[in-house]
Amino acid sequence: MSGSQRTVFGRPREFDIDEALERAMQVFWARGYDGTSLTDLTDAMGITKSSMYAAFGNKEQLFRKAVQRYAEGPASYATRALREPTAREVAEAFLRGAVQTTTSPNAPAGCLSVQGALALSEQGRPAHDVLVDWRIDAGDQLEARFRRAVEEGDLSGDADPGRLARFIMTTAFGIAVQAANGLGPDTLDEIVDTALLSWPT
Amino acid sequence: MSGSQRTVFGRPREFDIDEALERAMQVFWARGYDGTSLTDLTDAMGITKSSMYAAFGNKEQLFRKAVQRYAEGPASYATRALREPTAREVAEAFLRGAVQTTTSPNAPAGCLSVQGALALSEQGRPAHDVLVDWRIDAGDQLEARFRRAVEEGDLSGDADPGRLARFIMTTAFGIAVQAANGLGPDTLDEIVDTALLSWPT
DNA sequence: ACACATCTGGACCGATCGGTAGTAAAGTCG
DNA sequence: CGACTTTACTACCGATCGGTCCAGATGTGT
Repeated sequence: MSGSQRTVFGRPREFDIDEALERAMQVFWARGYDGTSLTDLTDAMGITKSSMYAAFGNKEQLFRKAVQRYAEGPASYATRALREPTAREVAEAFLRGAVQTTTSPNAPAGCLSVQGALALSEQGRPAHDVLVDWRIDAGDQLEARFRRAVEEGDLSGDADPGRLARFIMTTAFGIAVQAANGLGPDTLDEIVDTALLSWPT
Repeated sequence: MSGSQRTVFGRPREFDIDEALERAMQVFWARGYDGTSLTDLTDAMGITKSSMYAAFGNKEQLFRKAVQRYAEGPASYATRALREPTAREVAEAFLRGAVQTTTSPNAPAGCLSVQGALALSEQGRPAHDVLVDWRIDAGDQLEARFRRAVEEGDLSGDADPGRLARFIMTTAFGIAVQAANGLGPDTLDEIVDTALLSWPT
């Protein structure tokens, strides 16, 4: 699914487009959209501006691709969690995954979805909108999964799937901020434990 | 404590320094430190760059003063919550206050402390550090208050004040992100209800 | 060998960044 | 009325912003 597109004509690309995107993702993750300059990006990617523009379009499109890569990589715990057998396990897997990803020693602390573009600056509005949509979509998917849990009976009929989903999402966002504050995985896992105490039995 | 310093000599200032700071705070709140340019600021404040520099120093110092004003104004619910009689009431007042401030119709959605400078950009590092310190300090104060609650007996002896404080802070940060996502006060108050279900009895 | 298509590197673009200098204006003092 | 102090406004600073252009390099197909 990644670098399968072959270049037949013309001078071949001299850099690994996948690794370059990985580097760009890390920079956006750490510094946010507004805080990242083209120079930051090309330095990290090890290519020049022209190569970046030829390969990715522009800063905004590069950001979109970085977000997509983030969703399929570091944030893939989210979709994986949805496949857990019960709602309770979904919720726990979701939060544990958030802790793990936001505190990984090999990546920036925190969550790209949160610190990428929370604020609403002038030129960062498209990036902002991308992340808002994604965050909302993640909540919707969680809600749908919990609705299914009610149908399947592993959540009681008087449980509110939307409310539970929003609570889990809120906790995950809070974890992301705390991770950016420097809290470690053990402390954050305690927070997950506490949050799950309120889970309906 | 605010505009009590009187100018005796020289040309009097033609703008209200308090209101100018209020405007600057709102801009930083909405756009974050990196996303706010001097032009954004001076436009909102209705003054020129020179006046801004004469009155506030530079962008970074203006940000610090804006944060201070935010802490004493919109975020004053935090210190007010600490004065509630019981730990449970402290927690609830803290979270309800967060909901109210992050969803106020007269102010940007979300929390300046969170979207002001979550990411770690190059030139935004001082702003970032200011907010990290503040967020950590708020948690520490909450923890100290809960420790007192254990001493006073309104929290059981086996309750962990630090853990509870971190959980409440995490929920508050999550609420801030959700507010920036567009969730309203009613929805967020439901989240507070859910979070407080886990409160030790 | 040749045309062709693509990529690379660096010079360069206008606009904007945060910040400063110099001068005119507007007050309070004697 | 000056002398003095502070502010306001305009013009301007070098640096950097995101983005473009173009000549040269490097591959493919014939």
